[in-house]
Amino acid sequence: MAEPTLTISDRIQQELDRLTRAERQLAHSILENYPASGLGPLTALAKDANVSTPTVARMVQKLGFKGYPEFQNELREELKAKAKNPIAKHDNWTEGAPSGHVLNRFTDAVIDNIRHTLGQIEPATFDRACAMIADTAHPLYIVGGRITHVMAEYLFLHAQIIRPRVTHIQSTSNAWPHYLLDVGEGDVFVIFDVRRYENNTLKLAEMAHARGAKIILFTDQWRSPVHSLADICFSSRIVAPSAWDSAAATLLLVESVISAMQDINWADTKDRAERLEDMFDQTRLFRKFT
Amino acid sequence: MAEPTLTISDRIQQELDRLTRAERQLAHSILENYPASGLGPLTALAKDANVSTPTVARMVQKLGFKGYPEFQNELREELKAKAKNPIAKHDNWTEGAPSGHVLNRFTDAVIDNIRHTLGQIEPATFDRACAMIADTAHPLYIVGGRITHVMAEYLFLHAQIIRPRVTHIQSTSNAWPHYLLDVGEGDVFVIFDVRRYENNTLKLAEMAHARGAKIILFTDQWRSPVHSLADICFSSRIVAPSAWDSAAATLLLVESVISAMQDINWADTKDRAERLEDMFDQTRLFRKFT
DNA sequence: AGAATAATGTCAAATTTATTACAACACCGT
DNA sequence: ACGGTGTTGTAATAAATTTGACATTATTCT
Repeated sequence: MAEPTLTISDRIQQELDRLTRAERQLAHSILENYPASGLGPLTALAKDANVSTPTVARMVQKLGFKGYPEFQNELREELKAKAKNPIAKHDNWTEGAPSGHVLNRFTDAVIDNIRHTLGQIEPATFDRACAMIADTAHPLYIVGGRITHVMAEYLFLHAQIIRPRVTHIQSTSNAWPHYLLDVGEGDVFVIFDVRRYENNTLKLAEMAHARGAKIILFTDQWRSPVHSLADICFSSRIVAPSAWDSAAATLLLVESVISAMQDINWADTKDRAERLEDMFDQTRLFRKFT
Repeated sequence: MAEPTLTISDRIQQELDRLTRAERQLAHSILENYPASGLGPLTALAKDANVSTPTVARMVQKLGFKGYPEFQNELREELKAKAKNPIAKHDNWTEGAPSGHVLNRFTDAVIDNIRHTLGQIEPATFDRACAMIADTAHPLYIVGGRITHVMAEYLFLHAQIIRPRVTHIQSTSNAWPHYLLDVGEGDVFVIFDVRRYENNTLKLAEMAHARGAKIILFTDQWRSPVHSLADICFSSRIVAPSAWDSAAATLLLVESVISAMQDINWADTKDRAERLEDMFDQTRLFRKFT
């Protein structure tokens, strides 16, 4: 490596394992907005990280500094050095890797996808879609295909907590026709269909449409044939430097929908989430958080 | 956006004429390496600029601050803000939506998560992990929990195409102990465990570890307890403006791994993918792409 | 040139900030 | 369950930094 001087950020990450609980908490707080937070008074940093002041003092000593002032000094030196370097910009996402490294190439592509995807969305349309998905007056069906069923499931897992009457259907399963028996006017379908578009998904969409269901489609930039049946269609960019596509932009959309849904149904959600917590506590599936 | 918030640097330059000789001297010293020098103790700054300490105190008051600490505070805020805007300030991701709209808030958070996550990864470690995952000499097990099983499945679906001997285990299923029967020295486990950490996942990891398996862990910034057993640990940031977490950064990592894997096993992958295509064609699941 | 005014520095007081010592607590192994 | 080890927070102490008062020096105007 070029630099003989490890940056403080590096050193913290390197020591992360050797640090204790409170110290790690502090370390994260420092890295959170680095280096600004480390340049304030020790007291403020401690409060910010919810640890006591001696914890801060101890940790900087553990990192090899004589005291907090010396630690700050080095932070400032780093900052000076960085300001001097004209090239040290954010060309690379992960430092120390050639810009041609998979991580950098992939991240570039994903950020680009996100930008394009978001740029094409009308906020009003998005809001309308969220309202439809959150509307408990109608049952909600979530449909995914061979790969996209993981997105569907992700949405399903969260939607299930937020509202009742949610069903996850896999168009690749041969059981899906059964689900359609109960579908009626005004039911809402969220359908994921990304290339390669699946015949089953299209068939399913057609049948749902014929029964008067509303369709919200998540697809890619080339748009699945389902889009002609859909009331609302979101197309995400999925290009990646890989033989496969990236679902990152789609996931971002899905998560935003979840967040919006939750805001709409907050009263209910809170209650349902709490009840769920209780049930999980009883099954002892999860560790107690300390 | 909101205010034409003048940076301190701007304000100093603006006031430069109204300043006295010693103050100007000081001002230049501050701008010399901005903002580092302003973040040190007043005494040091004064000595650096060859002025007395009260000169510094007086000037910051002239600039409209109550005192030196307040001045420093604003410098730090500036720094924070700067760090947040890595990509030329992309104020709004989706046009026409208020910057407080879910989509914008969420996207900001996700981009931020990605940046933090990538910043913590050593390229060498990443490469090592990919090599392990791609190594067909050992079977590969992929494990996920209640929510994270969708990430596991996503990886599984692609890994399955790229290499043989891949198994997807859900730690929440009660069938997982059966899978461990065949596990032996050197087998590779990819484990997803994000808060809330699951006891079953930990148990599973312990048993796999005891049998000499290598563990690659995908977790969050607070790190699942599994990390003490893991050979390699990736922690992604998952904070989101929502009651739930964001898996976007994790997905990005997973997709990068898939891409890297594919590069390593390209000869094999190509062949397998083609055979898979054939099989899909025969089942007529997909539409022909035109 | 000399007085008046502004600017600057010295020094000490006051405040804030960092450090140390110690006690309470949690965790681990027996 | 119990004692030991290690971790964390509280409180007191020590150090530093900042600020204000005042004396000195420079600058300006008549």
